Amino acid sequence: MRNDLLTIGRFARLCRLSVKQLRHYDELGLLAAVQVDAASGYRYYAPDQARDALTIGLLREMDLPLTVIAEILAAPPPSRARILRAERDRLAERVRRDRTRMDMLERLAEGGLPGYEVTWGSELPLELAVSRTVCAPAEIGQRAGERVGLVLAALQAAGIAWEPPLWGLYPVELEDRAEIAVGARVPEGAEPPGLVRTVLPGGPVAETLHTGPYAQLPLAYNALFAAVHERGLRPRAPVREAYLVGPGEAPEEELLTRLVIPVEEDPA
Amino acid sequence: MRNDLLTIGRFARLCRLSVKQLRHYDELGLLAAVQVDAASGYRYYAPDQARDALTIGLLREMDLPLTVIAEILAAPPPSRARILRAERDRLAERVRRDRTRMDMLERLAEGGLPGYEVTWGSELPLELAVSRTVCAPAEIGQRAGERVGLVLAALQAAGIAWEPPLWGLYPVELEDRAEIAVGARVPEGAEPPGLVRTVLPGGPVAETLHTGPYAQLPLAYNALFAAVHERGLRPRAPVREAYLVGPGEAPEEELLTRLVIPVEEDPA
DNA sequence: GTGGACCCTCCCACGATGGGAGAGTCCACC
DNA sequence: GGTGGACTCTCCCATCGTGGGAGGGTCCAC
Repeated sequence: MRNDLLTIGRFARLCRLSVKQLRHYDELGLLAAVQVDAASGYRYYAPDQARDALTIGLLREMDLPLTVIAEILAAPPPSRARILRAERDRLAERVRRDRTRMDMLERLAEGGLPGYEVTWGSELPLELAVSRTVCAPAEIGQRAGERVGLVLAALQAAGIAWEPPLWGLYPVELEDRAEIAVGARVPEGAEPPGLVRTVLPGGPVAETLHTGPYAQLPLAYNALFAAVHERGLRPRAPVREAYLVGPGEAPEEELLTRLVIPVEEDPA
Repeated sequence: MRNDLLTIGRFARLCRLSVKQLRHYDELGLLAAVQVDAASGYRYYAPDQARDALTIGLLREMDLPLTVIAEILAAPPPSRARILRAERDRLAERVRRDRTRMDMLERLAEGGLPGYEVTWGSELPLELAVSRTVCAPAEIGQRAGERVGLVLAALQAAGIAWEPPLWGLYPVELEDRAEIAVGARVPEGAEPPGLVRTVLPGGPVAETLHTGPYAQLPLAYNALFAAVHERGLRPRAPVREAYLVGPGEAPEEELLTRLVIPVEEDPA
């Protein structure tokens, strides 16, 4: 046995890792002990393994998964940068989401959990020319934004005088795939290319107004659905959003959206 | 049995939660089914439970732990804001840490994992007047900052002409508690109040220069320790940091710090 | 009455780490 | 050459929130 080898405890203190961690990394093959005593099972580490061990500790502090760290250690230095940058982007994404969450928490703390005034009314049937698509629930926001651009382009290209606001239609119950639609009221007979006509039935609705970024719409929906269910009513798809003040017309904090949920008496 | 009750699957779709989640919340008592059939074990939910269910979903999207959500639901509205704000602060802290991590990843991607030039030399003994403290490893950064202010105040109050740079002394192996010290060279005979004299022995050292925020010092240490262990050397506490260009003298990105690790031949 | 959708409980999995039990090993000191 | 104490081993379990799946029971509309 080499006489410069280190026991696991000594090596752990050197590299600022716990013994448990080192054993775990050994099992994973991420940082295998350079020698294992067949009789006692004792692990021994070589001093030059400290470089990898320290690197693991460093990357773990940056919250990289062990599998990714393994990739990095195994990859040739040129492709390491690529992986590291991908991880940085992953973190950037998390920061973005966390900021949204913080804003929503702030708003909840300010306005309390209700915070929205829900009103009840009756809507006339609404005929729209819409662009439809099907997507995963997580990407509804992004896809709806794309549809808006698409609809505006189609209306403008066809020279159709549409009647604001733009409307968005969304499912009530989110399955694996959600069908969404964006459109507007157009004059009778107008046939914007790529858009299809759809008629939303009239009837009783619950509605509320949301002021602020679209990322905070869940707050409004929370209040709206809660109010609907509290009265023993059932929401009827699709839910409608009217973009009264949209991006480009005002800063994010002043976006104004009207949320309309058709309801029906509980048939039970 | 009330005839307006909902089965778990129906209720789940309504509230955009999974059946598994609802069962889990029922077990936890976070959202107990309003009625459970004694014979079949079937859970039934009342429509007005949708409010809490929706709220749980909303708060979960903001990554609040279920225990905290339980607190919020149980707390009277006035104290809800307090909890929500505390959670927001927790998120803010995570964002802060993630940003630091992103910067470190960026630097690693740019410079590669080595990225630091380690030089070998020999230091003369160094006598400092320092302020010591003991703290948890996690708060070393903060505590060291406090010490710096304390040391500068003590030196100025006593009118002592000290010789820059300021030095920081840190343990090599982090236990539960770490003893740290901050100080400077002072003229012989000078006795700054609150500071104690300490002599750092001379001998062989490894050192490197770090440019940038102190939060990125781990990168430099990683390179430095790796180089030391690779040569079969052992670091000797305390590690020394010389703050050549400190905060107040330059923007964060231009802070210059010299890291010095005394080493000794591996006695094994 | 029957098929199909629904529901039940129980167990396991993820990711990384820590805690602890119970047993074995190493080494410095006497 | 003992011996005590520090060290190490392997297991198992816990965290946290969710999902998957097995194996079996229930509900209801046709």
